[in-house]
Amino acid sequence: MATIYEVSERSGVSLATVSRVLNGTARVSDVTRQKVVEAMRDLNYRPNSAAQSLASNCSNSIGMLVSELHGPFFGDMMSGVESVLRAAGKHLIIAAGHSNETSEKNSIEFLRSKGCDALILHVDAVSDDYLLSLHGEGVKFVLVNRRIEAIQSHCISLDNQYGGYIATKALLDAGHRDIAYIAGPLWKVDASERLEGHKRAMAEFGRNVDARLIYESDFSSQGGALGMEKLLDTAPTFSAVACGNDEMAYGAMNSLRAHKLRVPEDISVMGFDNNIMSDYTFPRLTTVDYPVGDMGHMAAKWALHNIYQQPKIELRYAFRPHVVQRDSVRPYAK
Amino acid sequence: MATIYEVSERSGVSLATVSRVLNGTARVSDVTRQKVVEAMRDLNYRPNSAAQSLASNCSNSIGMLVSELHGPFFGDMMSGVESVLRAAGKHLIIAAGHSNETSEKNSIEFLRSKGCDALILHVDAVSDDYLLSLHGEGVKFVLVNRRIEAIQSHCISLDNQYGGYIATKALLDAGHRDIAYIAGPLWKVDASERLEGHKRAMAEFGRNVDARLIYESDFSSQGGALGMEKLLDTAPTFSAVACGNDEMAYGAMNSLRAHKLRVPEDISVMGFDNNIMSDYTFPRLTTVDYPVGDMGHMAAKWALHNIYQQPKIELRYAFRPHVVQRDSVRPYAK
DNA sequence: TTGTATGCGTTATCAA
DNA sequence: TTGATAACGCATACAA
Repeated sequence: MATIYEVSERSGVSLATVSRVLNGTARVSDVTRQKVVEAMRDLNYRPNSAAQSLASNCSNSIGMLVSELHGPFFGDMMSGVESVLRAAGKHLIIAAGHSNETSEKNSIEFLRSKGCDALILHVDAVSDDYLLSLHGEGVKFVLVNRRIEAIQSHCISLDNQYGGYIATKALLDAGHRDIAYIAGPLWKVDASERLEGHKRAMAEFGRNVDARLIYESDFSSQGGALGMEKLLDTAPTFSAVACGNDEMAYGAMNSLRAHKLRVPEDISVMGFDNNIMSDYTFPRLTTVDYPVGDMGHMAAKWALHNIYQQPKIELRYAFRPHVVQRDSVRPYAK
Repeated sequence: MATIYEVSERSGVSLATVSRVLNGTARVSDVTRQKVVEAMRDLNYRPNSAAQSLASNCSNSIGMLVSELHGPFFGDMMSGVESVLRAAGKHLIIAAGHSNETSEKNSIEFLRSKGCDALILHVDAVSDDYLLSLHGEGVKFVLVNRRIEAIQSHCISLDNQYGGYIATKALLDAGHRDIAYIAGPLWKVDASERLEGHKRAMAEFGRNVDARLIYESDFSSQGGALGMEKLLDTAPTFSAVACGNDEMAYGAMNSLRAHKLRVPEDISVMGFDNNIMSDYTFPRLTTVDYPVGDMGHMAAKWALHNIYQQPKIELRYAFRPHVVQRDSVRPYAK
C-alpha cells in the first residue's frame, strides 16, 4: 500500500503539500496539484484511515445503537441515517442493544471505544440519568425516539402522545365508542405515551376508559394475539381496537380471525408505525404513519451539523405522525 | 482523554508494560499488573482506537455491504453478523449497495477506504470479473448468497436451485400439475437459479414448462401483484403458483384476493425466504426457509477465522433450505 | 519480567 | 505557495 511519502517522492513535492491536495485544506498551485494527483493515480494511493484519524482526532464515523437490526422499524431508520452519512463521507458503525439495560450500556461503551465522533442512540432500557451523565462526560450523542427535557436539542422524537390520540380519534370519528387498546410494554415511554393519547381522545368524547379494555403487551405479534385472546375473553364488548404498534395489530387480526371475527366488519383494528408490511396484510392495516426514515435522516443531519460543523442544515426535533387510512377500520354500524 | 503515557507515569511502569497488560500479549507480574489496572481505572483510561489500528495495522472492523438496510432479509443477515462480530470485539460498518452496479462499486471503495480488515459482501449488480479482480488485488472478502467457482472458499451461499426445486416439488407432491411461476429479476443469480429448480422439478414430473406460465418480476410485492394480474390475464389455467420470494407472494395473494380467488382453496401459493412476516399474512404463507441468520453468523465466523486467525471455528459454505408448511398451499382437488 | 527506542501514515504548526 | 518537523497514541523488536 502506497503511503503519502511515496506520493511525495514521486511527485517531487513535500509531504505537507500532498496532504494539502488530499484535503483541499489550503491553496496549491495548479501545476503541483497536477503532479500530485498523477502520482496518486499512478501509485493507486489510498489514504490510511487510521493515520488520518489519529492525526486529525476525528474518525469520521458515527456509531448507531438500535434495539434490533432486523424488523422494519429499525431497518428504515438505519437506512435513513446511512444515506445521508454516506453522502457526507462518514461511515456508520452499528450495534444492537436488545432493549436490555446491560446490553445497551455495553453497546454504548463498545461504540465509544471505537472512537466514534458521535452516537445516534435508540435506547429504551437505559435511564434518563445515565444518559444525562453520559452527556456530562462530554459524549456527543443524539437520541432518537426519546425526549429528555434537559437536553432537548439532543432529542429527535415523535409526538407519540399525539399519535395515540389521532389513532383513537379516527376510531371515534368513525363512530366507534367501545374501543379496546393493546398497549406496548408501558415501561417504554413511547408505549405509555401512545396509551396516554388514547385516553385523551376517549376523554374528549366523554368516554371514561374501562381498565378491562386495556391490555399491556410487548410490541410483538405474539403479544398482540395474546392480548386479543385475553380481551375477547374477559373484556366488555368493543367494536374496535387500537394497538400500540403494527406488529401487535397483525397478531390481533390473526387472533380475531381464529375466532371467526371479521376485520373490519365485526371489529375494526388500528395499528401504529405504518410498517412496510401493513400495506400487504389482509385486510390492509389502517395505521398511524411513523416517519422513521425522515427521523433517521434528521439524526444524521444533526451529527453533520453539530459534530462536523456543516452549515446550512435545517434541524427539526419534533415529528408528528398522521393516520393512514386503509382497510382495517370502518364506520361503526350497530 | 488519558493516554497510555499518563497511565505509564501514574503507575510507575514503562509504556511497553502498560501496553502488555492492555493486550495480554506477554507475561506481566501480578503486582505491576495491579498497579497498571488501578492507574487505568483512576484515569478512566480508554485506548485510542485509531492509534491502535495505526500501530497494529488492524482496524478490528468488518465492512458489510447489503442491498438495502431495511427489509426482513437483510435485517436478519446483519443481525447474524453483528452478534458474532460483537462478541469478538470487532465492529461492523455497514453500507447499502441498492442492487446497482455503480453504487455497489462505490460502496466497496468506500468500505475499503475506511480500512476495514475484511468485507462481507451481498452484491448482485457487480460482475464476477470485478469480484475476481478485487480478490486479485488482495482485498479480503467473503461473498454471501453468491458463488464464484474460482473462489469457492470465499462464498457462503444457499442452494437456490435446490430451494426452487423443493418449492415446486412440494406443490407437485400436493397434486398440483399446472403451476405458474413468478420469478425475481433473472439477471440476479438467485432468482434464475430458483427458477431453474422449478423447471427441474416440473421436468421430473414430466411437465414441460409453458413459457406463458412464467412471469419475470422484480422481487417486490407490487411486482408480485403485477405478475399475478398478468398470469390471470394471459396464462393457461393453473392451480398453484410458486414465487421467487415471499414479498412477491404477498403481492400475488393480494392480487388473487382482488380477483375474488381464494388462497389456497382456488389457488395455492408458495413463497421463498420465510420472512418473519410470512407467519402473519393471511393465509399464513407456505414457503421455503432461508437460513439467513445462520448464514450471517457464518460470514462473520469466516472473518474471525480467516482474518483474525481464530482457531477452532467450523466453517460451512453451502446451506440448504427446507419447506415450511403453513396455510397457503393445499392438496389439489379437481 | 520490564524498559528503550522506533515506526505506523497522517495532520498541523511553523517558517521560508 | 511550499517545505521541515513535530505531534497523534499505541505496538513491538530488541535489550536488559
